[in-house]
Amino acid sequence: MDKADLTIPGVAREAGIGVETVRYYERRGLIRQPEKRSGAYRRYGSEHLQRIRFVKRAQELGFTLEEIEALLGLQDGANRAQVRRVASARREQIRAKMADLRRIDRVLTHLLAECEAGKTPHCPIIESLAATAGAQG
Amino acid sequence: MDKADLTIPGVAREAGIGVETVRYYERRGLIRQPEKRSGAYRRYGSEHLQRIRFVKRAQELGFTLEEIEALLGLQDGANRAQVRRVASARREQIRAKMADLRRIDRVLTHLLAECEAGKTPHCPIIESLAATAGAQG
DNA sequence: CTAAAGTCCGTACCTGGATACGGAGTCAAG
DNA sequence: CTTGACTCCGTATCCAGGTACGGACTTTAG
Repeated sequence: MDKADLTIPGVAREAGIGVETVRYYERRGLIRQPEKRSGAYRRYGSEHLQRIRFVKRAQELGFTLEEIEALLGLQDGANRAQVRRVASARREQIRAKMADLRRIDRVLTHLLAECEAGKTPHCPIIESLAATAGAQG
Repeated sequence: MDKADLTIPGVAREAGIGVETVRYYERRGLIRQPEKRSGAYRRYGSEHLQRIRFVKRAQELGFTLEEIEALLGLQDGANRAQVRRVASARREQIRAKMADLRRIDRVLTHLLAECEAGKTPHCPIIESLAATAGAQG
């Protein structure tokens, strides 16, 4: 692990994100501005790389950058209850979204099956979208 | 059904969307500009209302406005196969998203349970995000 | 006829997470 | 010491689907 002293394209490549994204995270306060050791250019150490990877992994778990900012502030691990609150709130969002998608999936699947069966004079998918409320039920 | 001849706030209210949204749909070509019967103001008939409701219902099924534009063009029902293509493509997107969310839910649930069990010295959620690839296996 | 209320249109702004641009400044090689 | 590549920063743009603004115009009530 001698990854210290990376330039911005270096740390971006190692982290698997874009140069502009690194700068964006700095602006958002997700990562600290690195000291500019050899003059006017940023020099990143492995701690910066770790931090960017933290952000990336958290994103993969569906956390927003705002939540990630909070999680980064809880990194010391002193407040596990608070970490759990953030995580379980996120999980609730995810479950709500899933329930939404499941409902949609069921409807689409039903309509597609009906349409393919071809037993109706008109396309059931279109019919369902064009449905005139009131004349139907 | 005497809903013909609505003003823009009228049709917006009937459809359950905002006035600005009606205008937005017009700009996007989702609904036709209504004739301006009594002068310079828009006058909507029930066909407009139907069309806006079509858009709304399609949105509730997860279709994008672009897809809805396509579906509106298929409203005659003459090309059911094409309607099915649009619908099943959308369903695939929805399923992919669901699979994604399920994975995330599983991970979060696992981490939350571990964290609550309190058997680890450090918070497993934070640990998992801060994980140094390479030292972990 | 006048005043108030309603509607017109173009354009700007919003969310979230980047991504692109472009002129100025800087660094490394020769 | 120059050249060319690199990086700086602020700002603009993108995606989708709206939402808001504001000055001008139109309609309606009295």
